[in-house]
Amino acid sequence: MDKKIVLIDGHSILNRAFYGVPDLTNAQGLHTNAVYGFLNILFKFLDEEKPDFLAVAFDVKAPTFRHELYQEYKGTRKPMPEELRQQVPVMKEVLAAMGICMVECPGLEADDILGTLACRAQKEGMQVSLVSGDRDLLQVATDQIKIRIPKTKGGRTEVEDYYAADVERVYGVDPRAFIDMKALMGDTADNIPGVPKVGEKTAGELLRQFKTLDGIYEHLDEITKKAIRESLAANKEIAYLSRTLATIRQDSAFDFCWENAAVGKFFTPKAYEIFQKLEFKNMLSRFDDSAVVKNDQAQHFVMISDFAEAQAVFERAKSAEKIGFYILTDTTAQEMTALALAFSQEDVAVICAEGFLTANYLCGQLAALYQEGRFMSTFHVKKAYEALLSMGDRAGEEKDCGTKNLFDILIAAYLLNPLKNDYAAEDIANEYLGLMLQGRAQLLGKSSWKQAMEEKPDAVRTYAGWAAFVCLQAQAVLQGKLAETGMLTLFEEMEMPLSRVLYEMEKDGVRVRREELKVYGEALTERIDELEQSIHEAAGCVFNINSPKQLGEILFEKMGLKGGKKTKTGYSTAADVLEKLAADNPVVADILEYRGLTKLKSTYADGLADYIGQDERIHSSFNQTITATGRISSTEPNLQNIPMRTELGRLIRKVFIPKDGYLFTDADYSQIELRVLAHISGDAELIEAYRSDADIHRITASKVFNTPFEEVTDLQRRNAKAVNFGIVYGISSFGLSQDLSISRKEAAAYIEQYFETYPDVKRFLDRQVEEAKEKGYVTTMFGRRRPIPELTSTNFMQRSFGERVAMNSPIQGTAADIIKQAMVNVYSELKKRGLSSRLILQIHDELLIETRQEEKEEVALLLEQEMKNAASLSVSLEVDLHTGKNWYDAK
DNA sequence: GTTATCACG
DNA sequence: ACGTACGTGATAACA
Repeated sequence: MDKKIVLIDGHSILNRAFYGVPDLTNAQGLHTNAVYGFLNILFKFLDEEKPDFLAVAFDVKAPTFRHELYQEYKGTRKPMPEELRQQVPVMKEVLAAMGICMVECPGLEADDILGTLACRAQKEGMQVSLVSGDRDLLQVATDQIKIRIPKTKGGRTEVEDYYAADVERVYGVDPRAFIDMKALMGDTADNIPGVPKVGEKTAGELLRQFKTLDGIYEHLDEITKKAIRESLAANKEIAYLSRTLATIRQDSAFDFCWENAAVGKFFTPKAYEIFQKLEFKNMLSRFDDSAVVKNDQAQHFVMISDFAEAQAVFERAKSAEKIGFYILTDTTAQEMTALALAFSQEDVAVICAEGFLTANYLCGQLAALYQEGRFMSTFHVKKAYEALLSMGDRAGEEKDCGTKNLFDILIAAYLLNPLKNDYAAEDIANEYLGLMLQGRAQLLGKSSWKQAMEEKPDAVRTYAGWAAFVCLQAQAVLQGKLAETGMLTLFEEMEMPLSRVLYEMEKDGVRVRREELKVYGEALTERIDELEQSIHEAAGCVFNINSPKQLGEILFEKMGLKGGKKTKTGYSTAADVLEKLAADNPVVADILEYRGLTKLKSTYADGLADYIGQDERIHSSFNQTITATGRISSTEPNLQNIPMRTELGRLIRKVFIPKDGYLFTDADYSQIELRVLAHISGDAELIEAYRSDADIHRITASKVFNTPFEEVTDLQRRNAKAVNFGIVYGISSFGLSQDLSISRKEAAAYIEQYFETYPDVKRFLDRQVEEAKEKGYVTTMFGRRRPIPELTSTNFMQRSFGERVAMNSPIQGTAADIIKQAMVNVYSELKKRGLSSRLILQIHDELLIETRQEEKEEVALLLEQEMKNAASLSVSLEVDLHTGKNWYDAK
């Protein structure tokens, strides 16, 4: 079996990775996307080829890099962006740590190194894979040397492979002629002049006819096209110079020892450390235990499964100034399996629930500490309330300890950077304590907590111990950061109390009529079957209507409807495309109806049914640390997107009902985002418009279109409404034109008119963008921050996105703040008054209360008051409130 | 696991 | 010249 070698064009691949992978930074603000992308490509080839040798070639002096987009148009070289430049040494550090051979040689370009190494390896009888993003290398291809060009296509990397034969097949010339091709064509990016008037096509034809550059000049008089012949004759010297320049040397002289390139152990402890620092979490699973750096402080953890010892721990807790705790919950039984407590750097105990040490006992002890008023810090407090409140203290019972002595490091970390996808305890340790801990994903691999607990209980308990340690140690750091960033009040007064409200909402859930939901679903099925029949008939064949791919082919190919390719994978069959075709094609109307009905069936009728519990209620999760703007989100199931806009969909709301003896009170803010905009922009006209208490869209239409209020047409009002929305989203003429199906020019005119009407709104939006560029973030009225890293992007699209975000986030975020404040106030007021009514849902600008019949009037008053007074703005906050026997009636 | 679509604010 | 509205989550199809 031949030996295999993989050779990598270092800068070329790094460059590809940089432009192909979205911007990534680690906790220290170091850009890591190019290194990440490089490693992904590297691993892909290693996994695929399992080579015996591996080497990466670099130019000694990094050339100025070609921006791919510009290369074709202008052939200019752009200087390497700073974000990429800083990653070059990091890349080399990573490769060194992995023991990967790097080759660089003063005076030699990476191309020449690669060409020479490939040639030498071939002589040794090896199979060579040369990985580069640069097609110049194709001239090196032979039967043993394969050029592999990775391409990022829609997030995935695909590889084009070229042996000599493939080069010939694709380009019509053999690899050697590739050099001549380039000599003729020239390459401005590489400063190869080439022969004037000869482009890709001509060069290809000439070489097919005469094989080589020499051949062309030997038969110059046989060339028919006069202009070409003369240009060739006049530029012979330049042509040969170009050929020299274009030739990749395969005989360079530099020392190279195969042994250095032999593949060894990549996943070393040193590499592990760097990967952790760079936060390449999904790559950490490639390391085995021998590389994982063991943290020797773990010996401080006391593992306890003895009752007396546990008692001693809880005794010590009473004199601790601050307690860090972490609850390990069994995912299946939803019961505590271990409790970790940290009192100081040296005093960390992990208590396992087994034998006499029941979960119940541990919860009770923990609850006692909470009720004593100990200051306690944990990770994900919402999950901890079950235990913390196990001695009572449900709303209306006993005394309320509130959240003033609780600190959730998860919520704190979220406020400090709401853009992350997850906030594992070990990430918080890394970011705020500079501690490198073995991660949860590392520990668990693919297994569940339960499995892991059986297989390696010590490791799992050690994780819990570390987590408690982090809760304790990170608390002060996070609190300091919150104070520094002006978010401590937001954290203490809004987010921590809200965590308790959300816990209660989840625990209470919402009642759903199981049978009615089933009947609703069955009614849908009937109509769906009818539609399916008629669609298949009209199409003339049976296909899966739910498959956009099949549907697109049927509609646009088989039936020949016009409608361009919109997505990278094929035709778009999105509703807005189909709607344009529906008028002329009855089938398309049927498809749209089919789509709507199957959506209702699968997501709502069937989907919700799976979540109805023994208690007849659905207990959704309300997530506090997900959104970039400060909104909460709802999952499993999502109760924030129950249909509303169409009557048929809206009917689903009839299955949401209160428990016996109760009814629903529903209240939603009227245009809270626009009112927020009026307030924070301070625009006198907009504020005045709201004070007049008339239809805001109509007023805007009247002003923008210069029409008396009474004479505003429906169309004008609709347009004005769209502009109002657009403003909140971070207006662009393109977006508005799409929404209103008008020209971009018209849309731009509307926007201009709007800004003339409300000049301070424009000033406000401009200021947000400007400040965001300066500071890197925007803030809400309550001080919540959203960082906007996209604003520094060199990519126009990303930067524009950042600008829209800078305009939208303060508005959406402030509205989110206000309703959160309202929730906290409503909750505590209900509790204070000893009412049995409960807040059970939040839908961004709407609150739903399951109201005891006797409390109907009081709750209505209370809810309206608390919502209106949640914030004091220069315009009033208006609330629409309804009651009903189900959610449909209450809206 | 990613993509397209569509439900909500 | 680039190619878009802001914020979410669930489902089915497909690789």
